[in-house]
Amino acid sequence: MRENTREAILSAARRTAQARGYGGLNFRDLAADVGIKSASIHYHFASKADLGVAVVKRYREDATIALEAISDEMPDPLSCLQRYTDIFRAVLQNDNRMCMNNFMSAEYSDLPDVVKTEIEAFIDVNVAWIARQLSAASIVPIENSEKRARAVFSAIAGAQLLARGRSDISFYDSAISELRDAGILPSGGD
Amino acid sequence: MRENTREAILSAARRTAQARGYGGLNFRDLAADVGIKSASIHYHFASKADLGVAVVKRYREDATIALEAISDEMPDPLSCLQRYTDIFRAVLQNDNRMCMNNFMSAEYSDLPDVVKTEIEAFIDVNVAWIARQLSAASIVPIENSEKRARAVFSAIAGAQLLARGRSDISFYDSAISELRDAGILPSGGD
DNA sequence: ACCTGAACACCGTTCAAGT
DNA sequence: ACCTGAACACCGTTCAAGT
Repeated sequence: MRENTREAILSAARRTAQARGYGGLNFRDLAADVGIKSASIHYHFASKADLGVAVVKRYREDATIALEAISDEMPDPLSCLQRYTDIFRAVLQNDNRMCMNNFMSAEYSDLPDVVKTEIEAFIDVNVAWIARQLSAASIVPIENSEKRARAVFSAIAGAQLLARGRSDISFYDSAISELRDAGILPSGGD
Repeated sequence: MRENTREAILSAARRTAQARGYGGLNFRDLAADVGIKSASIHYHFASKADLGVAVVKRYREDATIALEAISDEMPDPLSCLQRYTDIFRAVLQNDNRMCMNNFMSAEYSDLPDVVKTEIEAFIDVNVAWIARQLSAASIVPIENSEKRARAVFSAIAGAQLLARGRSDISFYDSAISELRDAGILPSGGD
């Protein structure tokens, strides 16, 4: 027995979802990755929607843990934000992948409602964490931090999306450095 | 005879591509929209890739003309940029649609090469136009205007993408207003 | 010149059947 | 408990056939 087939499906699906989105997920390739037949996936996930929910939910949980780990380890919120943009960069470098949210926000109208809900929760986690760093760094008063965090998150997401659309990571670097120059992202940190 | 079947296909395809992307385009629905059979589309466009190229090419041409019209009519570059963000907002209001580039940058790895090339040309048109407004407004010295324009374009795109992912246009408004507060977008204009 | 039905290999899904 | 083959309606595509 290979540990846990369900987990193997989940992790293969997650990897695909960050490379080609929800629409890019297909049961036959996924099954081949895991070493079972397409029909067998339905034993673990009744429908593609169920698989999608599980993938995004796990993605959100992992992100939540990872972000908490960063802000726990690093006392300096400016360093935390620096690390944050580095993560988006690393994903691009990993075979031109993206944050799953960039795919799913684009695929919004084709997404099952349950998947939409999970994606919104993922966005909330990110925006809340960014808002905390921004107010901790006294960049923005706390009552404006949520609003600013939304702009920061979407600007980073947009930079990642466009860099992918050009297949050019320097587009990302350049956009992020401009955001810092403009002061929408702090330029401190290590 | 209904004017021009090829044009009817193109415009139906464009509308769909702004709602569901390249992957969301399908010959049977498209044919039904136009009032012919699926196989007949291949007479006008040999393959889906050919259709995709034609759609993006037309989209880029239309955008080029529209942007020139704006900067020709409006002497004030700040007003031009205000109009620019208004266009992205209007697209969102039109049934939660998006700039075609937001879909296609996400779908990048599934796009035929010829479509990728067209999308890159579309991005170039937008970035160049934004750069011109930024330097005309003396917001950025001309040698930095291209770099800044890339950041502006991707930030607007990201705001549109996230607003769609939340199905919440106020997300867009809020992000754009933060970009203005931060000075990455000018706050002047009418 | 323009359109069509029928066929192909591909998708998600279902289900009866295996172990 | 977990997996499978076969079938279904759906996709883009091809092609011989219509007008």
